[in-house]
Amino acid sequence: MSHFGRSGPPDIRDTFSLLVLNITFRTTADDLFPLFDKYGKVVDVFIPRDRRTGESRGFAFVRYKYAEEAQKAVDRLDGRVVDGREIMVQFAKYGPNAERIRSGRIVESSSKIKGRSRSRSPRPRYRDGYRDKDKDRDYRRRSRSRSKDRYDRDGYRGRDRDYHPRSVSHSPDHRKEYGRGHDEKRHRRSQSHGSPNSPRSPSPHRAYPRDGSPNGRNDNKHSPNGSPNSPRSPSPHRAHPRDGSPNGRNDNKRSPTSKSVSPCNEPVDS
DNA sequence: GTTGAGCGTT
Repeated sequence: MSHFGRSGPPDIRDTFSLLVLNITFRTTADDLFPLFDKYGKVVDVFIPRDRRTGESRGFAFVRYKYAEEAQKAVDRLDGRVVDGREIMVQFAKYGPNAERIRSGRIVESSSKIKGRSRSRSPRPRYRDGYRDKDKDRDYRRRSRSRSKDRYDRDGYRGRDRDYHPRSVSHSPDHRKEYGRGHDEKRHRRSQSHGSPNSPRSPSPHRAYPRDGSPNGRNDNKHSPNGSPNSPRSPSPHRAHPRDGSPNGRNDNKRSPTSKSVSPCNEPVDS
């Protein structure tokens, strides 16, 4: 009975597919089959897997023979804890048999199902349970489900997806990663508060966006003129001083009193 | 050892 999805769809003439979400990544069709089969005649159970890794994507499709049983399974298995995870069962929206489904409702024998379907809510519990919206949002962005697939599928080379010739021109300190309009406020508050700690780094090993420098903006603040080793703006003409001194000693003799440390001494060079 | 809010294959 582990040939689900192996030989492809058996017959989708009068079958109804249910989408099972939030299942564990280790859950297999064999595990779901008995569970769903208890509530009705399961024709096929299919769990889409990733082509690259071959791992399950976290959701499965259970094909029922009758809509009533399918709806029943949805009502009974939706919110059930499987393998330690709460699964969510609902009618598949897209798919080969999506024609029979209208707005998540079944066209056939909808008289009985209608009442039952409305009885249950899709997912209102997560809102009440978790108040941390930031956390949720963060998790979403991190999801590798479709973001990566999309790129792969579209065939994007990822060359100029983040390339902004105008924006990054003179501001390598851009942190658009968190840029959402509130960054400014948070940043200012943080400074005012005098807290060097950055509470917005969920993952220590992944906190740095893509500057490539572990120090991030701190380094930049410490020595703005220090290292122009930005991968974005190579500035080849600046990297090689015409003096021919890699040490920059000459620079040290002249540069410091250029504009920064010259309040009212001399007009410097104009 | 692994993440997560998402719609499918011979």
